[in-house]
Amino acid sequence: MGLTEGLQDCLKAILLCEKKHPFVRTKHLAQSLGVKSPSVHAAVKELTRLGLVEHESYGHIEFTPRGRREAELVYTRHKVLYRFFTEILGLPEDVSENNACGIEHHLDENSLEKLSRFLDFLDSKSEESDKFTRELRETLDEE
Amino acid sequence: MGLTEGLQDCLKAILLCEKKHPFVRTKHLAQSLGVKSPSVHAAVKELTRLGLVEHESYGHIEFTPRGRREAELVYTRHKVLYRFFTEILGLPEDVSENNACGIEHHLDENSLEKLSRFLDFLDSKSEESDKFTRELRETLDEE
DNA sequence: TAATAAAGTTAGAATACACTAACTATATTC
DNA sequence: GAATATAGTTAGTGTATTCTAACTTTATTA
Repeated sequence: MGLTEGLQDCLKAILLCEKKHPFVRTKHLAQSLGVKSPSVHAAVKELTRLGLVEHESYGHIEFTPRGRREAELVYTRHKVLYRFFTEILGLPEDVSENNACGIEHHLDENSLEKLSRFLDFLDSKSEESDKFTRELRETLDEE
Repeated sequence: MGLTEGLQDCLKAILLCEKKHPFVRTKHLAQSLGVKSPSVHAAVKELTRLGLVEHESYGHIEFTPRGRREAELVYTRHKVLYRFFTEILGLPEDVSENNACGIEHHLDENSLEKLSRFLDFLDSKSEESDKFTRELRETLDEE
């Protein structure tokens, strides 16, 4: 597909907005992305041109089937990273969110797959003994 | 300091070039960064303006003390990430290099500190028992 | 040393992303 | 339903990064 970072962020924002609002609007996306409405407008216009969303003027924004698939892909990548930062490194939600957002465009599929497996591995370790989890938390939290 | 990504990359490339060549030249940086010489030229010009390097026309490039300090900082961040991708996820050197390069600008100090501690924690786990390492490798390598 | 090759520089253009200011359309409310 | 507020749009601008093409300087070599 080869979407730019901005467009991927926009798709992800639309996906999240759908869950919070009955209709997705420029305003919500601008808030969620932390940019001004003209920036969102440009991104949505481009996504429309690419056939990933539909957007009637002054109306709400909807995915096309292809757009939704793309958005889900982006979001999946994001979640793996978010999980790493919160669950493993124990970082606050907002920091984890920021980190994941900045990074998600810079990891190829294979690296993400490895990371995902790594997370599962650590989960299984934690289940085996909470000694592991406890020691990890101590190491990361100490001053 | 607030250097742009490109300038940070450039500082890092200069640092690495120093180790390989008696003098650092535009040509080397261009190869190392994978960009054309005019791009390097512009970056070096800006680094000069910022007092981080010295560069006489058609000559070689040298750090100022401040420039070297900045470069070392950038490189330190890079190394933590590189270590994570090679040592933990077991990714090839070139992929790890790319990943680290793309990501290093998107993690704050605290996140990197946590990651660094996490790496040390895993190292100590591996030393305790090579069961840990073996199982991790198996999990990550399986088809 | 004159000709050629290599390296470095400059100018100009393109893409991605963000902004402000000004304008238009829709919604709200008196 | 007219006045106002909110949301959306358009036009123009700025920064960061990259490129190509053309030119200049330095190095090589015949």
